[in-house]
Amino acid sequence: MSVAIENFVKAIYKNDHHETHNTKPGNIAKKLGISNAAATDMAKKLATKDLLNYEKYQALQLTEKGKKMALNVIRKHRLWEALLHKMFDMSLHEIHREAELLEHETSNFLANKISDYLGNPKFDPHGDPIPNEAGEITTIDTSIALSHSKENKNYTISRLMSDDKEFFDFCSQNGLKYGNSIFVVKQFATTKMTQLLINNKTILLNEDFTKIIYVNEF
Amino acid sequence: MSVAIENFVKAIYKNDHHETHNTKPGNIAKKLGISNAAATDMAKKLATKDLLNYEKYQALQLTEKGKKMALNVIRKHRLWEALLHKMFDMSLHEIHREAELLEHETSNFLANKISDYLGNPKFDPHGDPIPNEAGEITTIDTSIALSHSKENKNYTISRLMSDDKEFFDFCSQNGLKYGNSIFVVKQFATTKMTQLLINNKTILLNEDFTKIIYVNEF
DNA sequence: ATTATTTTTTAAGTAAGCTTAAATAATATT
DNA sequence: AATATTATTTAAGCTTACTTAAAAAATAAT
Ligand SMILES: [Mn+2]
Ligand SMILES: [Mn+2]
Ligand SMILES: [Mn+2]
Ligand SMILES: [Mn+2]
Repeated sequence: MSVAIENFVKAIYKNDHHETHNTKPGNIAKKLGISNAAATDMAKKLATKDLLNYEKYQALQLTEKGKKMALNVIRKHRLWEALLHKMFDMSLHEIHREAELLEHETSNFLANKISDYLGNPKFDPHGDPIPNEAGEITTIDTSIALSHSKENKNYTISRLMSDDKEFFDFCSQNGLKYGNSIFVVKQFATTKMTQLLINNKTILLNEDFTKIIYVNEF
Repeated sequence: MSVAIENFVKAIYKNDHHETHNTKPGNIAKKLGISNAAATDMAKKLATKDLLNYEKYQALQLTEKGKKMALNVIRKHRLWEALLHKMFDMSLHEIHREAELLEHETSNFLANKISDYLGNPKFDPHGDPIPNEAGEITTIDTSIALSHSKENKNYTISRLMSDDKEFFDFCSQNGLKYGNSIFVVKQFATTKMTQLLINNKTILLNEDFTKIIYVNEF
């Protein structure tokens, strides 16, 4: 399947699994940087390939086949991120940028080699789960957004859900890294800010960031 | 530039550097598995992009810009081969197959990371020279085809110039590997066969193979 | 409920990278 | 040198993945 198709099913899958379900063509179009018309066209085409169900004016729904394709691409993306991070010490932003291209030109054979080499990891350096060869995510996600964390508690950072360079740069400069532990000092009710301690340093985050930083109770 | 363009300039470059100069559209078409008409079209298009000089019925000639592009793709190809061979112990055929795709989706940034990681190697696992970042091949090739080697002499294998799975499988099964040393026992004048010793085992190769195995005097 | 706004769909068109078929030029054969 | 063969080019057409503009439907606002 083409790069365009792989990116399309991937965008639907991610939209369905993270944001508030509204997987209309225009929604996907915005994410992919294409016109609404192009997205509608593509949706119709993918329906004939049994990758999704399309009904005029309704939300797009991936078939099992479509989900499998999406998860296979996501697997490759995250395996590349893990490999590049480990081997070349590339940043969270750099690995994403490269993986975005490599994911489409990677055989299942190579993906498995990478996975084996890394010890079949279940998470990538952003904390995103890595689907297995069968396209299944076997881990259960118990993490919550930092914005919903409780005061005076210890947490472990479990996920940095973004693809924004500035966010990642900020995180790496402030020790906000997958696996690191933090202590939540205060939740500011009116400003929605969160004060936390990390490596004995106090930092204050606003909701833009605390909504995309996920944590687990320690 | 697109995958089609990168493969086109690469094919011209390789043709000019290995076979008997005859870089006509049909020649390239055959290598890329496209029609002659498509090759002519592409040649005209690349001329407008200043990647090659095109004159009706004449051989195609890469410009400096075209050569540079070809060498940049070749650099990425061979760096990937070196990396995959080292990390995952993939065969000479497997690394080529994967590199053929990855070469087009690799940033210069990543290529340099790979090169650094490997210690900036000058040769890939086939013995093919790896161009540097500036697109230069700095090594001098003193090797000769095994078909032209002398009897009763020791040689080191310096290059396996092929992309054929059967050839590579044969090589790996018989210790014919980049860097290994061999002893040429006899050149058969009439049959063009070469008898050699490798790890105390005698093997007899015909010209199909001795023309693509390159060696250096020991 | 009617009107205004937004989104989706349809229609028409474009560029890249191919194809096959026919015309033309180059090369090889006799 | 004339002819046959082969290669190259031109022409016309196809598919993919997009675009913009207009029509139609859904949604939001009054
Ligand atoms: Mn990513
Ligand atoms: Mn990730
Ligand atoms: Mn190769
Ligand atoms: Mn090689």
